[in-house]
Amino acid sequence: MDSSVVVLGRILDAATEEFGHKGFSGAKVDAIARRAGVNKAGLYYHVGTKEKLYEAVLLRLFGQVAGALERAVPADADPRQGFAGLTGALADLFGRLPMLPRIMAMEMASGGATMPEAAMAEFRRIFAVTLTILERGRTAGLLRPAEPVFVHLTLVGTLVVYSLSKPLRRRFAAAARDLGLRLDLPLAEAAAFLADTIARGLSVDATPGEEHHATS
Amino acid sequence: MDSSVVVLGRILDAATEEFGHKGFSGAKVDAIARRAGVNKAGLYYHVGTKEKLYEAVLLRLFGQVAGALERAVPADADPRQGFAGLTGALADLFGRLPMLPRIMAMEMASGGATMPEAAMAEFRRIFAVTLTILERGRTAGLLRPAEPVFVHLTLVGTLVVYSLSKPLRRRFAAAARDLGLRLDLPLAEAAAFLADTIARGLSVDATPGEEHHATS
Amino acid sequence: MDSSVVVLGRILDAATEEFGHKGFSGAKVDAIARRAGVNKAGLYYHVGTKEKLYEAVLLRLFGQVAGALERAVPADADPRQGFAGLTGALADLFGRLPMLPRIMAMEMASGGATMPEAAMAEFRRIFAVTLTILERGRTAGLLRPAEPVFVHLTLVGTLVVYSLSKPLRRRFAAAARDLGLRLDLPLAEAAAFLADTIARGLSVDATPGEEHHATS
Amino acid sequence: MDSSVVVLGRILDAATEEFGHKGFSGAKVDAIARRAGVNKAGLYYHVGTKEKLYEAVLLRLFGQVAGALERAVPADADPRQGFAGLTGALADLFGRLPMLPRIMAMEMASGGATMPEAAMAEFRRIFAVTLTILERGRTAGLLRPAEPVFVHLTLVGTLVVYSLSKPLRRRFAAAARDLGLRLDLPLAEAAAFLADTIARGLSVDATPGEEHHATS
DNA sequence: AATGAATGAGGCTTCATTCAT
DNA sequence: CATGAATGAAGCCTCATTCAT
Repeated sequence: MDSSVVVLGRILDAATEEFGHKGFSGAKVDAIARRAGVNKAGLYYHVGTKEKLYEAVLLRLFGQVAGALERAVPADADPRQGFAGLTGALADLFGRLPMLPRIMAMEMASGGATMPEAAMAEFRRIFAVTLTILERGRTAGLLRPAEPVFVHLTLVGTLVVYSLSKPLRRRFAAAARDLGLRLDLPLAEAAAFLADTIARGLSVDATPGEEHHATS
Repeated sequence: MDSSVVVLGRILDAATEEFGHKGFSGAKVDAIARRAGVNKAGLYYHVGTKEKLYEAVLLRLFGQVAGALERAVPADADPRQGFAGLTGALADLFGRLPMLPRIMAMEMASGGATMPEAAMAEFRRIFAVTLTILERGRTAGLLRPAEPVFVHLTLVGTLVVYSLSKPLRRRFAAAARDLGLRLDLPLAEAAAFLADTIARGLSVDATPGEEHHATS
Repeated sequence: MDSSVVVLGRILDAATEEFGHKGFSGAKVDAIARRAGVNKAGLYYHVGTKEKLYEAVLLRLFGQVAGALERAVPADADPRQGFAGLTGALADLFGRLPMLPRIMAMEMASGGATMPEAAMAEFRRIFAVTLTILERGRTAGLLRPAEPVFVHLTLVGTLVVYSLSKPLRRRFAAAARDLGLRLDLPLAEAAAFLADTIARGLSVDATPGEEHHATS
Repeated sequence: MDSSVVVLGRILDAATEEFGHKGFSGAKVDAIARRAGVNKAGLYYHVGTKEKLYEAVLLRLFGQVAGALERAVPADADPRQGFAGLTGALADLFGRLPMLPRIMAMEMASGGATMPEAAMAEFRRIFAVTLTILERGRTAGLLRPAEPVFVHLTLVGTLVVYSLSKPLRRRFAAAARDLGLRLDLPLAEAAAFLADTIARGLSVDATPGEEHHATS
């Protein structure tokens, strides 16, 4: 006899899969119920409406991200290690939860205007990780001032997009080989390269351009 | 007397708006027709099915992007100017076509697996712009080797995400002020900052980290 | 509490009526649902698509025909009794199921090219009845050789057509009375007359014409 | 410059084909116009509504049948020749106008309740051919009394049904070969066999059954 | 006479949600 | 708790017909 918690877990798993593949409007409650091995009426008994189900999926997902990032970036890391930990943890998450980047992209597309407050709280935990790295880096004189929100979105957005671009890159394959491109750069390597590039780009002693005003 | 092409333009405008706001599944053909000021049957007369309509929207949108980028990055630009031109043009586009980043994010989320070949061709034109900058930069000894696909996705993905994050950033406002953050960094400034950061990060004479293997 | 099978029966009844009166394309799912006293979505829950519904109607109808004919033609009947039993049973069926001859005529008109295999199986059972009569008659030396398929279609086709001609005959009424015709010959009598005529026409000792080559 | 008459002929041809294949409700005005090489609005200019178009098709078709039958059954034919001429002419017509039997079957299925008066007149001409044969045969003492309407429907209905059964017979092919059946009996031979069988069956000196009351 | 472009009405089907058992 | 059976509200699409040119 599956406990209620187990059933709810199966429902969330199924919903994550379905929402990730079809988006909120495209997802069908029938399909979620079938995937979860639950009767449709049972699903409503457990979760309520389609919207509440979606919110539960978001909440669980973002909670997982926040937890993983906090664990991956130790309090005493220097900026380079911090960036690498952060992007590495994201790459790992995207590998283990393939629906995560898809759902993140959808949420971004919809502007997050409808995101429930509970999910926003997880968002703040996630952002705090980047914020801490930047703060410590600047305090230690290692990083030039930069807008944290922007840096954070650069890191996360790039990895989301790169992770999602896999099928597209595959369709590029033929043309790519002619140009000597490696389209199959694994996500983990891309994450490391990104961390490195950003760390260089934000370093105090990087090649100076004209001092840019887009700094805090 | 609205010529057929005018009507089709109105339909594409309306469809772009509706798809951008609701996604493919969430968009309603009725709403598009109403918005375009045409009868629903008339819409089908002009475009065919909902799917073909979506494809036409994608095609027009990506064509606009490709054209704008090609115009914005002159053939003789150095890397720094090239990156700035590219991100600036994107920022400009995202400002004038607010549905563009949304639809790009949705396409990313869906993995682009269903993108029609015609749209892929525009994609290739878009990517070619980044590719050219990197090639020329490397030939001129200004840039260290980097995976072009990844760099391209970093530039585009970051701007898409930042552009879309506007409503979310607004919801962060209260918390942000306490932390001394500027959440309202305009897209154009973010674009310039990004171009600068990437140019620095890819410069030959940037602070060296351990040589990373994720290079071509 | 209407069991599911009862509802399905009501749906099939309603569909038979509607398809019989309007043909497949002319029939409206709305009308069938209304007639059956079920919600339109409920109809889809039970049957699937309009096409599946039509197939189910065909299957039930032809099954009823096959069963009735098999019961009506005993194994030890002589040809004359056999023909009479067969045409009598058909006349009875056409009386009780007025939509049957209409649907048969439609299926004939459409060439049966789209008839599902399950319905074809019932068709074979129906044809087997005629086949058996002819076989036994020939073995017993009572019938001259004849092409069974053709004989079968003569019997069935004639009764279908006669049964359907009722309204037309009615419109002929005025002209007919002037000619001393009985247009209202009941179907059962027509069936008996047909059986008699065919039995005579196929008898071994019937007035010989030139031996015709259209025989097996 | 196609004269109006020529265009109308093309339209009727196209309509015959479309109505014959899809039935009245299933036929699409678009398809008819396209097949006829006429603009849809032009079709309406020439013919009026879909219903009028259908009536025109019926009228032309039945007129052709009436003419052919009258020509095929000379005034001084004996019954056997008369039946053979009639069925032969029908077989010929069904061969040349494949849509004819289909449309006849559909009209039968719909009960002819909606057939326009003009088409009814052609119907009467057609029926008159059978009537004349029977009358002369009885007057000459060659035929036993029989209900003319019924005999007529036997002849016509059987040939319609046999002609239409071709695709069905083809699907029977495999099973048929095992039973030694000839399913491909050409229509002309079937017509001759039918005429022979009916002539025998109605002959005065045919094997007597009990005198049947289903006679005029 | 011909044509491209409408358009109102309606047809088939789906879907989130609820109810009775 | 679980399930099969509803159901109202839409959603996509089609079609006969007309209009302006």
